[in-house]
Amino acid sequence: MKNVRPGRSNALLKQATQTDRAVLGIRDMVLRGSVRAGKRLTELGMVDVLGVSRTPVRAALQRLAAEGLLQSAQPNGYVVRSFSEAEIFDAIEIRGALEGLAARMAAERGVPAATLDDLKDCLAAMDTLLATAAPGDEQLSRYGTLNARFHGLLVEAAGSAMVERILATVVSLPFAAPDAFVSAQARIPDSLAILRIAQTQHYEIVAALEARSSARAEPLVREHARIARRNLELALHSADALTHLAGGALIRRAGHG
Amino acid sequence: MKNVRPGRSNALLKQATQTDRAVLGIRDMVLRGSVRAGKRLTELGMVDVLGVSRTPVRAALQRLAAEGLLQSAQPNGYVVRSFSEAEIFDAIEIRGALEGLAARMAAERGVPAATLDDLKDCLAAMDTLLATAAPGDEQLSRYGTLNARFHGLLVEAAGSAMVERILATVVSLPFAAPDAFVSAQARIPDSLAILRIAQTQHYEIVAALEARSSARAEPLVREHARIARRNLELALHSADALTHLAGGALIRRAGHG
DNA sequence: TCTACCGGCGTTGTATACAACCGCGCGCCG
DNA sequence: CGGCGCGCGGTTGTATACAACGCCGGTAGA
Repeated sequence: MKNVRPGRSNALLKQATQTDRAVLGIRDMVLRGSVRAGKRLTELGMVDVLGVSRTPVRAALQRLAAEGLLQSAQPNGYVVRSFSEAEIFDAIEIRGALEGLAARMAAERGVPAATLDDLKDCLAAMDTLLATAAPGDEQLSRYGTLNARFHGLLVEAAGSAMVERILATVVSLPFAAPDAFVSAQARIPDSLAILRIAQTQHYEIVAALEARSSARAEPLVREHARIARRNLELALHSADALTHLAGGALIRRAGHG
Repeated sequence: MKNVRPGRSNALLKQATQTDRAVLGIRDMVLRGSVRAGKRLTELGMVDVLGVSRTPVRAALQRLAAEGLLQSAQPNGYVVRSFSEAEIFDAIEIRGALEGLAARMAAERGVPAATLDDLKDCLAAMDTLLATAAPGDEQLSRYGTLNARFHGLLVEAAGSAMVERILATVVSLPFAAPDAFVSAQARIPDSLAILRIAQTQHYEIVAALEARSSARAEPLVREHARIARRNLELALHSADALTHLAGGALIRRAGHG
């Protein structure tokens, strides 16, 4: 079963190395729930599943462990990580703290007019989507993208590579990303009302940035992150929503060990 | 030049793998300044220097890049990262934000009496060291250890593995750790006065935790982190202090490209 | 003389062989 | 019948061979 693609040749997917494929493959397996939380992942096992050799598998496991999806087990090896409700709350709170810091920095340093325009464009586009009475999956997905873009712009506006880097490691966790729950939103009651509240906060945040009011921007952004908390609580009450949430199988409900 | 230790045998240093040695070796080289910031590190080059094969070198480079000491270069390969003054300020601010979050969580959830006792023990031990009129390197080093322990206890008191994890990635950067500047403190003017201010803040923080006053604990801890900012500014004015600072050669002064 | 091609070298990606460790079950001996 | 030891399968750590780029310089042709 020699692999078709030794070396680095054959640009099937441009620049996609075996390591990238292994990372994507394992991450997908974990996030889709085809391997359960707590399950031990061995290098050779992944070799069989992915069809690449141990070397890229090894690199992928290391990267995913650094990302937080996997946890290195006692003597050696990795297990699929699980997340308690409290841990996800904490991750969201951490994101809020860091995005809040970014907002404060941005307000203090002043946001370029071009960036403000971009932010406002985002808001307008989201408004359009929210005007629909009952948005479908398609529209929610587009809203999620716009929301991610809004948060990206916000962080970028801080002008700090450090903040971006740390935030990237936080957001790489499932559930911690700003748009983590949007995909499950269609299965959550009152989802539209929640999104409208979030959008109101978006406007306030942009206004605070424009006014260079760091004292207002920071707590606004922190509080805004807690919308995700509410979404998580609602999603946890709906098995349907959980299955449609990326990595939902990784959530360790209270009482399930 | 076959390596003496193939496989995993021969517990010269217990449990120390070649990969660990490579990580330590490269990190030391970078932090001691024997490779300059911006220099490209090739796998084979490290093989020659470290005397281990490419496999552990590769793993080490990946780990150090995740840690933030190295930066992956455009097509492939790694370069030694450099840090501007502003970036270090940001890193300290980030630590402050996260430690502040930890303090808030700890205050809200309540700190166990045992942990409070540990914190107070730390304070007492630091008081003893600060009572000396002119502490030497030895005493400053012990102070740094105690200070690190204090901050560790604080974070632990939050009871959040997430916060601990993210903070660990921030602190893994040189300069960002709570005790990063203590080693250079002896070469900084007014160092003792600064440490006494820091110690005052330590007391206030513990008092806020004991009173479960999250609203006081968080900003106190944030402000406390900014002591490190002041230390950095002072260290940057002293070439002597810089050379005694781990990773000082990585600091990109304004105007030095 | 300038340009274009070709080949070698340096570098990384990948596969794989081998060594050491760990846990476990089986068999031997008391 | 019970305990101990030994070997074996499973797993990771390490070294290394080979393939595929990319770049640079040299050479040949116009």
